[in-house]
Amino acid sequence: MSTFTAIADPVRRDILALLRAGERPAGTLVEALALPQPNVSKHLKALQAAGLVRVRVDGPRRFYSLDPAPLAELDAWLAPYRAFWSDKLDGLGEHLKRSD
Amino acid sequence: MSTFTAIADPVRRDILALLRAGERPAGTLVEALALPQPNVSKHLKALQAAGLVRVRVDGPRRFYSLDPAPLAELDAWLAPYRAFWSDKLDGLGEHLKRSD
DNA sequence: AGGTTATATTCCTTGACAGGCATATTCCGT
DNA sequence: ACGGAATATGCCTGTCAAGGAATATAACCT
Repeated sequence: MSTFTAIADPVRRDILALLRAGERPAGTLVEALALPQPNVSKHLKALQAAGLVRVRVDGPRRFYSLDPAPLAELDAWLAPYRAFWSDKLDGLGEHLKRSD
Repeated sequence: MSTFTAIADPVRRDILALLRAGERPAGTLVEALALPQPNVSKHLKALQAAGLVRVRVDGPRRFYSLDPAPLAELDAWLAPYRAFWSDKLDGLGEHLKRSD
């Protein structure tokens, strides 16, 4: 599953947001999301497949943490578009309508 | 259709990339993508629904152009994660494993 | 008006994916 | 070895989106 597909799901985006606070066992994610445990588990698997999340196994629990690498790639993908909203101050956008 | 969903499709990402070069009539996109015309038309409709693309009607042809606003929002969504790869130089990432 | 070009729309089929639910696995404690 | 906690997996179902093919719409030209 590609990064784009992975973050297309709102639940998975919620999981990523929760993981910004740091490493978390799956159970606390289930609590925080108020969703059925198998549901969360499957989303975590999808995030892991996309490389967005790492697992650290500690006894019976799995601690999930953010792996930012794919998001950095997303940032890189976004880079060529960034000119389209930051260059509005410059006059070099012939693609931007100046008719306003 | 949300921005995330819209850019989850590779064809639509290709279309956005093509539109970086500037406004284009739908026909040249069909050519460039080497896909069936109805297919491209439907993707353009989806992009328009997501607000990623604008249309300028000129006689029988429709000129499509990039609307960067949703991508700027994506950039904003990405912002809180950005610290996770730019702060690698700092020592404050307790969530980052340095065990490699 | 009729023909032609450019583009959109409809219908159909198919595949991917999410949710719900039950169950399996793994590990720990005793 | 047994029970229980934490988590994963399998199965089923509904839904949604993409591709393909045919057709409809709209505008221009003569």
